[in-house]
Amino acid sequence: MDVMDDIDSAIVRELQRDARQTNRELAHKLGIAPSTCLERVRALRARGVITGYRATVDLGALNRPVQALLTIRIRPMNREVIERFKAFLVSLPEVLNIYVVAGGDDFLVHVAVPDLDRLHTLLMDSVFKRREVVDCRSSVIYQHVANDVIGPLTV
Amino acid sequence: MDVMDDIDSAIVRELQRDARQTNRELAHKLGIAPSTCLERVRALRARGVITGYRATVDLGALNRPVQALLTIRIRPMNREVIERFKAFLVSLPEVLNIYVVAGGDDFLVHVAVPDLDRLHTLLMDSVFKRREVVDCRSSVIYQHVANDVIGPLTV
DNA sequence: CCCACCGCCGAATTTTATTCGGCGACAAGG
DNA sequence: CCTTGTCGCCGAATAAAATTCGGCGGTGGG
Repeated sequence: MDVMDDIDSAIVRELQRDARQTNRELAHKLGIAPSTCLERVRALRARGVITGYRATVDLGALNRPVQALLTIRIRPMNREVIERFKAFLVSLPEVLNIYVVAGGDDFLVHVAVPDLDRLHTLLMDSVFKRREVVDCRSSVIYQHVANDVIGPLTV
Repeated sequence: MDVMDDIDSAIVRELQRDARQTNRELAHKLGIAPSTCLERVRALRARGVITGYRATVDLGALNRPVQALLTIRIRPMNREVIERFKAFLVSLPEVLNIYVVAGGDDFLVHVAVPDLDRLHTLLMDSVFKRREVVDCRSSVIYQHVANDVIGPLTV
């Protein structure tokens, strides 16, 4: 029912690589009939294994070539403050990823901006204006490598 | 030629939201003909604005519910060592994202594992075994929010 | 004012997705 | 050992979508 066999794993791998390849191609690669393949893909979607299909974009082409990581500590550390601050971060168009982490730092925020000026402006006019922010360090990202195809772990 | 008008922006936005909606739907939303829409999408792909189409998966369903961030410093800091270590990270199936950052920390690595034991094993048996690693801190991720739809910045 | 160019359109064609009836493997029960 | 029910898979038929392409109209240059 909800166990992943080899074919399911291969489907997930292939669709992570290219979500727009035709069902025929995919079925052919796996050596199964297109109708069977379609059924499998739908089941994976329905089961929640596949959560969506997204186009990936070049940040440079969207005029946002500069990326940075913001390490932020907030106080007080209670649910309400955290949720409110998280909602604030989501509302910022510069934000790509928000990591809520254990340890000394509370938030790690991945942002993309047109240039360093805009990064500075973002910090000064948006982040530091929040009263709950007690500390924020920013690090420019030289390179970002995303592993888009999440494979199985050797068990 | 390579300027993004409003229609291009809308296409990019929509395909980030759902890369598998039909060209007809997309064209209808934008109020243009399907053939025109197809042409636009192909141009965006050819120009490199859209870099690919990926299925997103539920990490829990793939038996990797625990995520962490590894903050790693390596020495010596020269191109060769950095590239070699980066290649090593890419080869690890647990790795989701690699950020090469400025500042005190050199690498920030986003990983997903089945449980905390596997995180410990990963650190002990893979990361710490590398001679270039002089320091590594790990933080468990309580929540990860990804902004998959990158919008334009208000200019 | 005329002409050339470019993007857009929509009908025609090709390709693809989707449905569905049936087949064969497997398992449980007689 | 045979019967019977279930389940996943298959492939042909149908429906929908992608893709092509000839032509139209708007725009800018001459």
